[in-house]
Amino acid sequence: MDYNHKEVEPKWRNLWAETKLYKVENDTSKPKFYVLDMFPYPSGAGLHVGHPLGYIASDIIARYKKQQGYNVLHPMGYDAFGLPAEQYAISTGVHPAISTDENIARYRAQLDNLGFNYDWSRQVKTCDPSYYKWTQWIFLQLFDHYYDTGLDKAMPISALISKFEADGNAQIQAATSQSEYFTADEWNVMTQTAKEEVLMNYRLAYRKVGFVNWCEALGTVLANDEVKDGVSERGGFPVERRPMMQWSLRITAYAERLLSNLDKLDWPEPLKAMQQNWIGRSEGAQMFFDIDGQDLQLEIFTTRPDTIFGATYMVIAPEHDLVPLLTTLDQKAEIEACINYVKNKSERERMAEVKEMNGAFTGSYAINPFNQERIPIWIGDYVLKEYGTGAIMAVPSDDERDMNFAKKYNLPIVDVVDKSNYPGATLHDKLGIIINSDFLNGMEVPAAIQLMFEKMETQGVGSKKINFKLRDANYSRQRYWGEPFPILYDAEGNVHTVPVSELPITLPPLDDFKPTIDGKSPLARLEDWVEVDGMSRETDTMPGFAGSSWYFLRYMDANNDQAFASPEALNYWQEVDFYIGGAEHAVGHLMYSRFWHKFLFDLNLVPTEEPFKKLVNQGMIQGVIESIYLKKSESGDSHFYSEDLIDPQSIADFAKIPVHVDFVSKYGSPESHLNANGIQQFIAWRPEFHNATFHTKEGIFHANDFGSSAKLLTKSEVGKMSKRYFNVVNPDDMVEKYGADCFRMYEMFLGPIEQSKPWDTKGIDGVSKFLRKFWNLIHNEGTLQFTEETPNDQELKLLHTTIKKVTDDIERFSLNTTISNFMICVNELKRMNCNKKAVIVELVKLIAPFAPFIAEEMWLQLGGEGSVHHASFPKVEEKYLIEDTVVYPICVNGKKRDELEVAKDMAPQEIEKLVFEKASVKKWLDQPVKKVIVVPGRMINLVV
RNA sequence: GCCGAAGUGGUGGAAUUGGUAGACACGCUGGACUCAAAAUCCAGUGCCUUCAACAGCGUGCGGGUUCGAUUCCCGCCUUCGGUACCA
Repeated sequence: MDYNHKEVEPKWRNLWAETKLYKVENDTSKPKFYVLDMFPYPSGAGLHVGHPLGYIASDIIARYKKQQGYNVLHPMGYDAFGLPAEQYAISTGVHPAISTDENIARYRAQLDNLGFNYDWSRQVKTCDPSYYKWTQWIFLQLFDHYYDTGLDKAMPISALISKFEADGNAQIQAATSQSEYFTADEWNVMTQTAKEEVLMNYRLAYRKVGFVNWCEALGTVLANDEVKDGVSERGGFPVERRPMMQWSLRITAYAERLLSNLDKLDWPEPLKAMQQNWIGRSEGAQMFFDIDGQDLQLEIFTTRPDTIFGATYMVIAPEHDLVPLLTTLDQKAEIEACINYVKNKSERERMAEVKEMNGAFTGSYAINPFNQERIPIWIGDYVLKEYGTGAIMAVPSDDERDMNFAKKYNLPIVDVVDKSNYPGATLHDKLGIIINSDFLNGMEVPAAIQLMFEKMETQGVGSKKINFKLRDANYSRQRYWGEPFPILYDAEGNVHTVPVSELPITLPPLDDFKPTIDGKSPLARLEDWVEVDGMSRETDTMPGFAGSSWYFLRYMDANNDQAFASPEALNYWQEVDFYIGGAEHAVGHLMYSRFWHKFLFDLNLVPTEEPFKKLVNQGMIQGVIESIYLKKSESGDSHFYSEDLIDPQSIADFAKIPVHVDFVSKYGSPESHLNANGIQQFIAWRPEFHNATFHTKEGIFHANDFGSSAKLLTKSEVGKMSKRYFNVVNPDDMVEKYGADCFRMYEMFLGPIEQSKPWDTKGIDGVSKFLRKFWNLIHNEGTLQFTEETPNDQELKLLHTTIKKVTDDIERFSLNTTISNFMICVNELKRMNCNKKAVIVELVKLIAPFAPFIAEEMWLQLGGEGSVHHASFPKVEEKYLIEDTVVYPICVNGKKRDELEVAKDMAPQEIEKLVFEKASVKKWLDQPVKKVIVVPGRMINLVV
């Protein structure tokens, strides 16, 4: 009988659960190690084969560290609030709490199947009131603090109020959106409402106007993800950007620290680079331009004040506050048309369409403070309200986008930088000699920038400023399935916080998850819930990142009801030592978590400034995404077109609607298509398209008369495996067929953990064979067979070479090559006919982190004490590895021609002599030898 | 558009610091065992010319540095991730 995973795996799974093998205690004398996975969103499609890639890797690391004697914290939980559960509720009526629990149960079963060593007593679920109580609590702390830029930390709002009462705000150093100064007297006579308004400009959690994707036809705010090609993904209706009062988090206060602390982190450099660029620190000038004929000033930010004489026009964002004031009667129609057009485009589209920028002249002029010339003020879609001041001076000669805009609208271009002395310098390089620029003429760019800073200050028209691309985080969602805010509004609209003693504010039950007619959150339907003692509750909920920004702290003390975690637990576990997750979280989750952690650090609530010491990005297991083309239409009629009918020119007129890969014939290939059967499945699945027409090469059909030979060609792409693309492959069948050990090792064997690759099961037989061979080292025809003989030198050398390679490879996180090493070792032992217990028992300990089930079974059979997962990891003994000869490759002009085996310590001169005696070398010697290079221990190269 | 990554045989991948390109697997071909099949075992397998090679070519494309480049530099192409309300 061969190895039977169907017997062995369930047996150990149950035993491990019974004996609580993976329970972790906080209080211990051992050194700690915290291994963390990014917790999953429990999607309705279940765990897919991409999830375990990271989980298996972290499980291996956790088990490896345990065997090395660490007390390892390795928890798991669920990021359970989110949009998909709510969408599911809207379409099926199933309450998100129910569908989420079902999904979690399924995830749990799937995770258990894979034999992970999680301590489930520490499970975290972000939608659980006992958890989100603390999410709400942290929000209240953010609300009650401001950022003191002098002390460089968060301070209580009460301290700020005392300062206002004593001195006003002129001396306050703080991260603020406040630009007006007031004295103590002025403050003291302000109404409560006015005071609250001022404080709002300082709080780390504050309210301001933000923009949302509004879909009039659906009567709801859409996530960016629900908008495809400028129309709603559901139904293809127009979407516009609409201002709405929103909660925000002042992450920008932490920009400098988020940037500089990156140095301390053992993170992949590319990821740090992404965060760096996302924060986008730039030094430049804040300048004020007077407006011709009006008592107004336009504030701009530029990194190139030296090019001001090339500023032939100004551009402000179409949403800029000054637009109505600057627009003259003549230009009103044009400006409105432009604003209307821009409203329908997302920010990303606006940034992407560099060649199709849109703008309009406001009719007003700004005055260049250095030569008093009038500069026309335009609005333009390439300037974003949220970045900088939402206004720029455009220098078409020195900026690509300004140049394109100027060309499109025939605006003048004046060269101000002569780069002829700097061949190869691009527009982005701050190099060259200033020309056409009055007092700056002849200066080098960096010197001119310095001079401009001085001039601006003396003339009082501007000053040096550090600007960040990073923007404050929008924290409001007009949705049901999220954390409610612990916030009430009185009749005047003043904000009141709910006392901590009343937390959590639980999410009330609800049957109708659709938004209200005016686009408010579904919670606004619950009048009884909203009205409290003459005040009304905030009906928006918190965004997905709220719960995921601190969950790793909760695992340290998951069941505490007095604090988010006890100081003792926090002090013991400190920070996450090893964090693994997808690179898609590079600037979202990882930035927000760092921000929250720093805030909690400022409040002395956590012991470290950074949450994640070491981070590894696992790649993505990709799937095939199949979609069909829907012609965009205002009328709401749906016309689908076969891919072969669409010419590339008109591709922008179509929206791609993803279809379930199961409906598609020949999916993943260029011939992928929907046939009549596939169309039926599609309509059953997306009934809103039951009246759609389908345009194919074979003719135009409706769903019910789709031609039997007709094909609606689909678009096949490689991409994310995700419920939203309906292309999820589950691990369950694989685990059932091959066992968890095999599945685990196969996913690791696929390639480097960081690399993305499409899912493919072709090679799994190789791993399956390997496990059988490994088992059969001590089994023969189903009976246990091993000897107690002492291993010989050759066997010990093989064993210790393997220990060394495996240890090295785990340390540098190269798990695919670790498995190659196991294969080589087992092949070799088989060749040697070695079934000596002393060798194999070491190998069992070595492989235990990778294949925990088979290792445990073999450990038992070989007479091991307790669990192999508590056995110490083998240590290499160098004395078995000593080699006395070296094989050198002999290369001629860098190409290998022969080999030479010599004693390890032979001198290079002697080696050289031997090389020239080789017959294979001699035939190259009819040409003169220019040089002989001997790299000791490495190689020999002859240059002829 | 912008930021980041990847590209090596028929396939997944290896080559850790500039030093033998293709480890380990999958697949394929041939053979052994078998009435037969599966399983297992043995041999071969980058391409090309070839009786055969120790000949030539070969790490996305085009250049460069070097005795030597998958690895470093410059310029492209393609694909993937992110792009601030998917998670």
